[in-house]
Amino acid sequence: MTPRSKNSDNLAGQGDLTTSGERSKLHKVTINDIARLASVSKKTVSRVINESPLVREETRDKVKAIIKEYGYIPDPQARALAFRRSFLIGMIYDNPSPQYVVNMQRGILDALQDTNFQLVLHPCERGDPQVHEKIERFVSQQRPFGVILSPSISEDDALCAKLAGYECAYVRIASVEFDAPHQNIRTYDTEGAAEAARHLAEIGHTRIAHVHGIKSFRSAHERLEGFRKGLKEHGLSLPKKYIVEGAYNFDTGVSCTQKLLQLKEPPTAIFLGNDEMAVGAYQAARKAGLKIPDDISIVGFDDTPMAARVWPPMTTVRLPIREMGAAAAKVLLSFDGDERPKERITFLPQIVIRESTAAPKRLD
Amino acid sequence: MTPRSKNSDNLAGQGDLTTSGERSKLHKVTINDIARLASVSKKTVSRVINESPLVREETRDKVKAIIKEYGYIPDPQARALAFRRSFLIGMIYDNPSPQYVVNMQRGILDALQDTNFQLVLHPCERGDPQVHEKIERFVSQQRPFGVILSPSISEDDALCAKLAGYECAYVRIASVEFDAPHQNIRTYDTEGAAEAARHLAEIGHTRIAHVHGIKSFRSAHERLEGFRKGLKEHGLSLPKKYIVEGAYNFDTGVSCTQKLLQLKEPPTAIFLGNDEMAVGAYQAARKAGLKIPDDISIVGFDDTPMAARVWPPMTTVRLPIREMGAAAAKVLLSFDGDERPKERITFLPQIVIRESTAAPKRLD
DNA sequence: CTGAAAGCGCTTACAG
DNA sequence: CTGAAAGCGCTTACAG
Repeated sequence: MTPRSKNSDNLAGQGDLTTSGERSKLHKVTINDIARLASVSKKTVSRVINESPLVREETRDKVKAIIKEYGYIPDPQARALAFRRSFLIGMIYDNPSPQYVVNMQRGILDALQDTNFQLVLHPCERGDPQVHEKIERFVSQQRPFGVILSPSISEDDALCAKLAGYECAYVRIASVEFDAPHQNIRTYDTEGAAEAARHLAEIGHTRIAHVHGIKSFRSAHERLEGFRKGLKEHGLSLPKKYIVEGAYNFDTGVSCTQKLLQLKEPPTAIFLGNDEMAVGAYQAARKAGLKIPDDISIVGFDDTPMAARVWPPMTTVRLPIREMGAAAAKVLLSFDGDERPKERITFLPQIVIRESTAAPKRLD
Repeated sequence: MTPRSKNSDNLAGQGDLTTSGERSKLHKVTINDIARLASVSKKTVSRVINESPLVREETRDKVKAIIKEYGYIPDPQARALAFRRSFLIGMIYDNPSPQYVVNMQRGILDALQDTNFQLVLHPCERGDPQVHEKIERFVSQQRPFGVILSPSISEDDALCAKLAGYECAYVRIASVEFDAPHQNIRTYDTEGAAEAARHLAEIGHTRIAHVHGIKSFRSAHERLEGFRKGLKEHGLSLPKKYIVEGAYNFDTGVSCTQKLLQLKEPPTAIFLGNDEMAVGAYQAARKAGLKIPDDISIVGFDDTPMAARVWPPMTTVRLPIREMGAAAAKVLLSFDGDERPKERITFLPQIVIRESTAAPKRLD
């Protein structure tokens, strides 16, 4: 853990500076170089970097020109030390779906493009008795500029209270609103689930079942309630025997579907809480010798890439995960001093009808 | 971008320290606190932190005890500034498969558990004319402790030369050996592909095709050559018409398979360069009204979770991606001063036989 | 084996 | 609007 080189050479910017980017790779130009070259104090350079209004326009332009000429970028570690806050954006997540995770990462990275912020990953497990402790250690040591919480860890109010105690800015991505509007990216899962219900009702199903996700996920409740609401609009209900609890993973998708298919009066359509479980339903249907959608209609939730790749292509509810990640990161970056954006950011899920749903067979 | 609070309170460790972890969340204990409490200089504390042998055992124990008692953890930003090297491990990748990416991240995070290192993501695109520039900016600004390069960006020798110029430690995950043995995690894709060939030959196929990945990926060549080698062992060859170039994604899996199926003498088995493309082959087969494995056998590569979830479950070649990520991170963490591990780390892919392969139909 | 001084590259708090 | 001094929490280089 000791450094690998000791440079006792001269400082950069001693006169051998040519055009930008051409000097030795190991000698970064510093705030002192810029200050000297611009004939101002380093404090003034600092003000320019931090976009303080307290700089004469003329001075600002001169400094900016030199910064640009020498390709100067302030050292993030030094800034972090002085600011007592790093330039890292943490993503804290416990979502078991790789598709979901990668999409969200992509969105956050989209927003971080061309900034000097970096994305650091902090996966966790809600079941772990030390979750909070580990996250607290992470934020208290790294002092990230802010963190983005994705479901279901985003639904943990106690955790968020602790984050606030560390003065750690956060944005929660969730299907319900917890804090001030700007600190939440809302997904309105209820509405997405309702759309799924309407679709199934409209094509003529009446015996409709639902496999919901882990109960500790608020999204599981939202989707269940939304689904119920959508069915109700069409005069349909969701009897208890048609509600089964899964765990948002493939295996429970299989087992819960099997349970439903073994009922005396099995459903003709099943809405599963996410695509992962819905793919499990495909498996179960196949093992039971059932054809999708002829014998059974299946609807998922998320529209992960997998949904379009299974056979037949799956009808599902699309959540714009990547866009949500980008929006969350942008909100975080916009936190400046005590000013916060005021608007509420919401995303409406939309049903994507493909080929896993069709009118039920005539019941004879 | 200005800090959000100004604390002008007392320093921590002034006497109101109770048991560890109980003090104000916002006052981290520093090296000065520990030095004072242990009645040594902060340099001595620094030596203990950095495991310098130049500390008397008695002194070391005393300091360690106090560090533990107060739950002191050195500030990574301050260390980074003084060391001129941060405690971040960068993952640089251009692999298009989410499954692959998440698995590798998991592996790296496994190895980073209980260390004070963080994982920061740096995706890139080899097609981007600024790839090198962006990566150079990343390493020169963040000065990561080290970076892990996954295929195919790991195959870029010019890039690695540049990294070395920045004194940035790196480990490459690749199917061929580039640098000193310890800087490579080798995957022997050749061997995995050969296993796929042997399997197909053994169950009786003779008209066998291969859809390889993007040509600029060394893995594409490795897998093609390995496959050819495996066929040869069984006296079979791979005619030109049975070799098609895909792009490691779903869509090309579909289109390349369609191309093969339209041949006058279509193959009875297809080995695709990764699972993503193999799922595309499933789609193409279905659209052509072909049954897997009755009418056509399909083999993938990677054994991503998806492989077990499609129907029928897919025969594929398993790459221990997570373990590879963990191994790469461990190698990086073990880089200490000029000492480097000497052993070569390799992983052998293994075929996983499921239900997408069967003896070919009798050709009559 | 141990420590006092100087420094890493920035920002804060205070003057003017 | 601008700057000189002190400091963020560590490590290096040098003494002893």
